[in-house]
Amino acid sequence: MTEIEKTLDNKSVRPTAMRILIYKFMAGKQNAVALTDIENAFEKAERTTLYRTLKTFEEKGIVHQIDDGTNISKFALCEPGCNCEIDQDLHLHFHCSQCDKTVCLTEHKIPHINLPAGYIAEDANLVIKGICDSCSDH
Amino acid sequence: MTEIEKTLDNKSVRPTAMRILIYKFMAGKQNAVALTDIENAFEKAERTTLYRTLKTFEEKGIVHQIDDGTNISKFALCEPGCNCEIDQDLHLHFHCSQCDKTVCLTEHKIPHINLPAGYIAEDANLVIKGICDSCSDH
DNA sequence: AGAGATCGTGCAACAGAAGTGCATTTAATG
DNA sequence: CATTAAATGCACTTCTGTTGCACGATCTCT
Ligand SMILES: [Mn+2]
Ligand SMILES: [Mn+2]
Ligand SMILES: [Zn+2]
Ligand SMILES: [Zn+2]
Repeated sequence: MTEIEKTLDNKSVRPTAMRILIYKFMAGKQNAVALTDIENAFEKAERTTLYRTLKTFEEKGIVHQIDDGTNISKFALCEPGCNCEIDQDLHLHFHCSQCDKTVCLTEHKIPHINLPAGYIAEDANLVIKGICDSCSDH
Repeated sequence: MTEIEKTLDNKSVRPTAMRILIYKFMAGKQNAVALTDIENAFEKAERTTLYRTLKTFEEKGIVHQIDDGTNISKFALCEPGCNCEIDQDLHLHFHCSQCDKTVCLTEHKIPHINLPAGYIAEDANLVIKGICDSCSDH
């Protein structure tokens, strides 16, 4: 049993061939991926399968969905120990307007925000747009 | 010349009948609206016209686009004196998971975020999800 | 190992939002 | 009024997300 198989198994997700492939693909990327990205990465990939795989992964806390403002859902693997299902890992995300890549900044948590009376916060999403470190010649 | 006509004129937008209607509609709402919301509000409304009107409004700084995480673009009138075109009015937005409405919290600015080396921030989007004041029985 | 249940995958089709091209109408300007 | 530019309406396309259903694979339990 490989590491990936163990990881999926731990999260009660049956490690099928396709799921392992998708997991590997995402693990090899530094940035968040869209459904279409995965679709294009594999010649023989069924959009529906990918869609449902990502949904399963998300429900089981293997990936988290990211809304980077492009109106296209992105996904990224959760860090080990991430508890984003229960909103305990609200890190921010960065979307580069040049290379169009979205990355997790897992070390940067979303600061606590005081809301007006009557408002109850349950989740938060903070996306910074700009130029990423790869695109800025630093 | 009405107030609305003056407002549009000040922003170099010709105050046509449709534009005035759309402006009035948005001004009467407390929450941000989607293209479809406007479409449904008027029996005789052409989606394309609304689409391009909102785009014009946005370019001229009359409305700002909001990404609330639903993957449906919302729009809200800019406050008087708002300079969101040049990213000077980065207030946060609240999306209610119960009534599905998105509102501007114009008094609550997005806090400054320190980014890793190489990252250059140009824009920011902070959306809090939860229960709004109307839906919570406060 | 075999029967039955459950889960995953593939195919087709649909819904909704966003966007474009072009013809026509409307408004501004002299 | 004639000319020109801007706004609108209509048709059509693309893309993402989503669901239904049938088939195949896998697990369980005897
Ligand atoms: Mn992330
Ligand atoms: Mn706003
Ligand atoms: Zn970049
Ligand atoms: Zn509400």
